Amino acid sequence: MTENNDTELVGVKEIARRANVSIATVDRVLHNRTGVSLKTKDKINAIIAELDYRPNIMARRLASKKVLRIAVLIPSVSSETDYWDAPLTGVSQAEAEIKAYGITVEKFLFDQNDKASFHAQARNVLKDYYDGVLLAPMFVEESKEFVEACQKRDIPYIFINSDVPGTNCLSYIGPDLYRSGYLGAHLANYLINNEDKILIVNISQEMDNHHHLLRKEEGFRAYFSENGKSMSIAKADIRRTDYPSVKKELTLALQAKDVRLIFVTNSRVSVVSRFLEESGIRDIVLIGYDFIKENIDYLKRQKIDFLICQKPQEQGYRGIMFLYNHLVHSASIDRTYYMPIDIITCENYQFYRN
Amino acid sequence: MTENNDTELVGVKEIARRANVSIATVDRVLHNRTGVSLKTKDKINAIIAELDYRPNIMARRLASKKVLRIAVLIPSVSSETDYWDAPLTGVSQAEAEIKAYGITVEKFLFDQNDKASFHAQARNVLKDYYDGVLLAPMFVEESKEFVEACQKRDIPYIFINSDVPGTNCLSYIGPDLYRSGYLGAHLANYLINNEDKILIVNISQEMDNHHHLLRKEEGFRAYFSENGKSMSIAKADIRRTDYPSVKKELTLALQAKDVRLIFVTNSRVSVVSRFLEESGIRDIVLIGYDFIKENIDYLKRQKIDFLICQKPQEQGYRGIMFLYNHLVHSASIDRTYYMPIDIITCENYQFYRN
DNA sequence: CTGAAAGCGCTTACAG
DNA sequence: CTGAAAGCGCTTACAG
Repeated sequence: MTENNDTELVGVKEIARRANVSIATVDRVLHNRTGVSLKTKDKINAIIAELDYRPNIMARRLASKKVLRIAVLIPSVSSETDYWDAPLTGVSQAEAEIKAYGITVEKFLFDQNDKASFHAQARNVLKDYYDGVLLAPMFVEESKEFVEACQKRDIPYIFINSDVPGTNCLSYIGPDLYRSGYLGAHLANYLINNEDKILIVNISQEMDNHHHLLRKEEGFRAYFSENGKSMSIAKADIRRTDYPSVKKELTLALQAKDVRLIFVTNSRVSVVSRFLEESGIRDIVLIGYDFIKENIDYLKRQKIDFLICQKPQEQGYRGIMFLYNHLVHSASIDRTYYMPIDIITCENYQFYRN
Repeated sequence: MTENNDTELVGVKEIARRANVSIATVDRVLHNRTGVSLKTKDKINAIIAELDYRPNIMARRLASKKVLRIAVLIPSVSSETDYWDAPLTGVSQAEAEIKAYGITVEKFLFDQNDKASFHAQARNVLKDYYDGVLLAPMFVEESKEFVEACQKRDIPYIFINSDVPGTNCLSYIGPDLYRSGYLGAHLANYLINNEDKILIVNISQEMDNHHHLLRKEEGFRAYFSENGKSMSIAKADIRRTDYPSVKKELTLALQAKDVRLIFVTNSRVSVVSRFLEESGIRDIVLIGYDFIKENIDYLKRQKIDFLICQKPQEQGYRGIMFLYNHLVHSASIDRTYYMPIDIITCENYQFYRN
């Protein structure tokens, strides 16, 4: 047995005694600092390995008065949607849990319809020194630029909500978008017949080729083609998010068609529901995204049939905790951490935790 | 402003200085120990309140070499079902996260088909001293007796999986059983027509009047009556859990009836699915409980249509973390913490986290 | 009822 | 390249 069971008894003191050095030298090796002869270093490392030494985190953080600072770069809650309230809540929750351990979390919120505000806040993060960053890379190019700067400074960063492939992030925490669209189709399939018509609705101001809504749409369509169902699927891309615009576009899209089901690829589903209600249309099944106040109102009254949710609060919470575990406990972190794909109905919504 | 922003600078030393006493006396007041004159105590408490003093948890746990011990009293994994593997995993996960802070978790597993084993393990817990207990009160009377003993010793305890009303537990963490049955009915309602027949199946060895499966059945029935649907609902209580017995009973229950949907009130749904498959019955919709290996196999192949899950792993995780937060951070704990009611299908099961 | 001192297991200057 | 000493903010005997 090389294993040591009296873990509690092994500390820097014991290592120093065995290596015939002072604890300061042990500390230097432990933190990979310079100023230790290779010979001493090797000897100490051997002892550390042999004893399977685990540093006492509490003593470490107590002695080193250093406070670890985490920066959070996510969209602010807007009048349009309070979706980002959930991740923020999760962040704050994690913050409360770990602040006793000397961790500080600072929030930099930007306007998700305004690239410049993202850029400005990213610059603010870089102006100061942070030990880790959690961000929602809403703007792909700008985000890439930002994380490259982080990389240069050796600042670890984690993405939530959507991923940016090709970066060196510590982790991506969020949905598997394709799969969630696929599931949406599967649910749809329960509620309609083969000959029914489907309308996919994308409502978003910003919409480039990498947009994550398109991944959901892909998944949605894939379900039907993979299962040999040749449903008739129409599509409406709506770029203006105000109600009159949406109304106009929807009216157009539904004209002369016999749509039985609408799949809205994001949280704007409540606007669609409002339109259907005001138009007195009652026989269209509605599936959309996200557990937000506006949507729940319609879900309750069964105007929306299903909401697909991806635990935005937990994304924020996990993001901070991953960073904390990485920085404090040197824990290894999953490169991608997919959120569960939750289905919310009027029956279970009261038990849902975002 | 009575608030103090330099929280970091306020410690026992500062309090002692202001009160003109030694830090030992401050410590006595902080921990409500005897041996301090009322006058001194009041003075110190006033200062503590005024400064909004928050003890440094790391220093506290480091100085007090005392290790906090938590006992976990839950069923063991049996050959019949590995359901309890999930809570155990959650417990271990929490344990790993907090062991650096001087918390120890000891597991006492019992056989859920054997009251005597519960009794024996409960006695083992009481023999030693623990600072907190997490238990699944599978046997109501025995559990009541046990927690009364805890109460007498001032040991806080938390229930998971099912509640025991009338006790003084710190918290109940688990499903709202009635609601989950209600949801089961709601899902059922999507998949069948008004004239279709339903069969409720309870499979359990132990089954008294307080049994939690009955709460699910109640909820299930309530949905239909509350929504004015007069479905024909039959019921099969199966007390022997081996396959031949279940097969016999199911054959009987399905005889001469035109059952379109079966609702199994617990994780034994896989046995029912096996029966249906072996009997070549393909047109019966099947809804049941729990994300366990046996069930997932059938779910994947769409032999089971829906599984309702209640995050057993998180129940174990939360249970330990609640106790930890209570013991270490003196955090206030929710008296009941209902788990979300998750719906699992063949599409989203791979993203489900138990 | 109260206080001075040692110590928890580390890190941080500082001195050599 | 290395070590002795002070200190992080508490708790724990021990002495009075």
